[in-house]
Amino acid sequence: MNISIKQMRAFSELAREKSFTRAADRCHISQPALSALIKGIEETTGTRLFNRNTRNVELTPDGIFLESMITALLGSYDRLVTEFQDVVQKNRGSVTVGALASIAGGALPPVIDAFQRRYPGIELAIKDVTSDICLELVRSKQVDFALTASVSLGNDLSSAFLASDSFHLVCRSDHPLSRHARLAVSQIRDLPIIQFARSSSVRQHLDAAFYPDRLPVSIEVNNLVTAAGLIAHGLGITIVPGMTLFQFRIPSLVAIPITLPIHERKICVITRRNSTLSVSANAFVEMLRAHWAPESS
Amino acid sequence: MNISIKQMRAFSELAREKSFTRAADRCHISQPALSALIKGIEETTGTRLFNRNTRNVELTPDGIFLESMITALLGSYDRLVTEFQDVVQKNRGSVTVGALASIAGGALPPVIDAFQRRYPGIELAIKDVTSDICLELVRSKQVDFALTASVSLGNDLSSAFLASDSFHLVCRSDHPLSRHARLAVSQIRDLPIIQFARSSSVRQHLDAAFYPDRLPVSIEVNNLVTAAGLIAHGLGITIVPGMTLFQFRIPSLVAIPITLPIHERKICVITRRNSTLSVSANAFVEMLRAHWAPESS
DNA sequence: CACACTTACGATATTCGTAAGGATT
DNA sequence: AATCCTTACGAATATCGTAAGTGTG
Repeated sequence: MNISIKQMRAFSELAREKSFTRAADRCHISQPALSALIKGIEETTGTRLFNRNTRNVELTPDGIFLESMITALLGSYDRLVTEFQDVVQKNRGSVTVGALASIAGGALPPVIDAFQRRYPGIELAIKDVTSDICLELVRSKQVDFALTASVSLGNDLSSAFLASDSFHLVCRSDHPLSRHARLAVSQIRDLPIIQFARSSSVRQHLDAAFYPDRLPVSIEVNNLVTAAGLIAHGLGITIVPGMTLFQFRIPSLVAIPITLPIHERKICVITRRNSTLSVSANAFVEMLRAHWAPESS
Repeated sequence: MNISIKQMRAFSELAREKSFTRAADRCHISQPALSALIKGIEETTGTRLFNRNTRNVELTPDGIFLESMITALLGSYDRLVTEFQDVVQKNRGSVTVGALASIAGGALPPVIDAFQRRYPGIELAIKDVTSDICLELVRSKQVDFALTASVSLGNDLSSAFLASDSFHLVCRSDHPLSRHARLAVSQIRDLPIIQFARSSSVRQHLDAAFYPDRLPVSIEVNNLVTAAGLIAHGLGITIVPGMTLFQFRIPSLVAIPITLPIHERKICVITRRNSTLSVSANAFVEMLRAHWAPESS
């Protein structure tokens, strides 16, 4: 026994309208076509479902039984279709993003704000964790994708470039270099700077960017905010990627972009290889691109 | 957006098997046909649902979302089909019958017994009520059909003959007539008998059967069992339809069929005109015919 | 006689399977 | 090189709408 959705729709409309003509109109088919659909159900089930003559159409007892079930099923079907349509049209859904804390706290909030305004029905979750955990979250499907600085990754993952994150010198506004609008490598290569722990993502990219040179170290700290405090008290300067500058938003400090020929920090979208983003997640990435691409060109 | 049952089945099997070839086998279609079904869903939804290459097939995030809903819907669909098949095959269902008490208590129980053995899944309810209430129950669809003696009924109902119910004389075994195997009208026309209230179905048919004669009355009672008690104590005889004889099953009593040229009581199935019995109810009527037709020929 | 459902039939659309093509491991 | 999915294409099937037929009130 096999009943199609179309047959069920025809059955349901006929049960409601008690008229082949009106039911056919509601189904947007000709009246004989509807007649054939009903006949089809009656033949596959082997049961008469409507008592009908020229003047009257009504369900048989068995038809009544079937009608209750078909009505429920069509309800479920319509709900399925509309819910999935909502997902496709981005009226509903959820996105979970893994991101380095330096990204999650700085460049991401404006995008999140725009995304939530544009797609208020999509739930958003941000997991602000370290780079290696980001990768693990992607692998285990706990996040749709991750935002990290480019790192080496196994071939089960793939990365797509999103934006360049250029280095900036941070100093107090009374520092001699503060009057420059832009700095070259030669101007800062020999300045002792406040450095970060070797395990930190910023330090690793900084070392790579200036390689084979090694920047002189004045003080080594763990957190960016600590460096900000030291600088504000006139105890040094530092060099950090632009996306971390939100941690240095103190009136007495200035940030000056540094021109580097290569080796800028690259922010990437990390996904599983041979995988596809959900429409919701894809919308988020597209919005990231729209926000960040102009700034980093 | 429109997804057919067949497409959903294909989707579900592919999600389970993660192989177009195996899923096609399970759907009993060729592998390219299944490919087309999947392509069809992806095109109508506008979303890629499976990431696939030569070596691997797996759901996309959106596909996973759809899969959960489709699995549930197919479950409902299969349940609908099997449940209705059960009804058609008489493994499930319910029958509610209205019947005169004289029928419900006498001739019906053996049929009920056979019916419940033959169709143990079908629930059975008997409403033993008077004739006029029987008709009302049919009209209001509270019963599938009714079993009554033939009565005049409006043209919203129709009746179908089931069995004849011949009259019997009931007397004590020491009564002079008890030695006869069969009686003619002439032998009993003048005997005073225990009669029943004019409102009772038995009395009405009795009067009709002997019309234009009027049987002499010895005592008038309301219930058959009362008559039985009177007769057992040697206080008279009575004439009743055969189907009520179960109320006279007392060792000292005998029942002797009376030959009447016409006007036997006719037991009928009463249904709504232009209506159809459910498969369950129809099975019950068929069983009634099988049990009663031989006896009344 | 009028109205409503059914049947008949030709046209259109869809679906299917076979065979060839393409891609990945 | 083998395996698996996709594309191409002709055939079978299903569906649809128009028009004629049938029956009931």
